[in-house]
Amino acid sequence: MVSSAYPVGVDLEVELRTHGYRVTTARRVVWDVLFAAGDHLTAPSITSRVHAVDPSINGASVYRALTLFAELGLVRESRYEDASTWEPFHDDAAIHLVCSECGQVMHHNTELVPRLRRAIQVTTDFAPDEIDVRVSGRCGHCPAESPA
Amino acid sequence: MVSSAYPVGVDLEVELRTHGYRVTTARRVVWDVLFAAGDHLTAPSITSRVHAVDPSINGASVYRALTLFAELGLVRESRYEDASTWEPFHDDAAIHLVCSECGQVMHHNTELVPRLRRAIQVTTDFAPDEIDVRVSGRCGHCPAESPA
DNA sequence: CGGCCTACTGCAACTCGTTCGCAATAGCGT
DNA sequence: ACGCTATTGCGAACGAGTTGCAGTAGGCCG
Repeated sequence: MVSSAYPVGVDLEVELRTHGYRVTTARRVVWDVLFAAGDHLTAPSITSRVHAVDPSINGASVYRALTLFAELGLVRESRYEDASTWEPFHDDAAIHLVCSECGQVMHHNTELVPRLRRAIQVTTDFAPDEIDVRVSGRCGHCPAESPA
Repeated sequence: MVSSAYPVGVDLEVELRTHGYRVTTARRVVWDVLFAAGDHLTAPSITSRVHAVDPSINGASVYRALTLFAELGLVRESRYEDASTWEPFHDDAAIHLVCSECGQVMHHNTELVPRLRRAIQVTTDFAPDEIDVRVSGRCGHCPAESPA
């Protein structure tokens, strides 16, 4: 049992080796940071967490690792706010609830996403691939502002 | 009758004056470009179109105009791909279909978005505000790749 | 209609996330 | 252990977006 919402079944070493990539310290640390957070992280915050573990790892390598992971389908990049955010891959039935107060990003699974996919397939000539749903609003922990 | 998918009922001059802003050339041109496109535009491409009309308008002013319009709720900014894209405001029952081949962004209205909103309200303690749905895939005009 | 006040603009320098080229380094197969 | 080469660290470069300031032009008032 894991507390993370992400599947932990992916073994980085295997994944890398299978595709002919080397297993390096930089890649391992970036990977660990991503899964330790189990959440959306901006590239700069990933970099600083990586530095907390091993300051000798260069920022450029963090980007390179993230890009590689994305190519392998291990993480997903989304462009929220100013910078990109990265998170371990999850299927897209999970939508993102972004609190405009505290910035927290939550996941919410809903059967409406697969249904949306089907609706698009049936009613348009567009062949859907990835579906990304972002909902901004206020989470349960942030008090409502005084009504206008 | 207009060919644009956007409501054209908004009068920029009125909107600006009502809020105590001046009606300037720069703002008018940026506004025209946005509506002429009737589509998602990146800030740089807006700038270049603005320059085609009036090269004396500075890029910084384009950004300032866009930011102002966004504050007034006249346009919407979304972060797709590398840069921000801007488009005239439309209610969020319209989702975005982004073709990964030709880059074209289409709108599609679906009743599933309001339903999603209700579902979130009912099943979570999150108070949804804006819902942004982006679907990547291949549009009808782009031929399928040779199957793997 | 003309003049004044100040919001707005153009400019240019600046910030900051992200990328790139290259020499040095470290995986890993043998 | 040795060597080949993928990968890294470094620093410079890039590009989107922002900012401060002095000049310009909306638009209100007389």
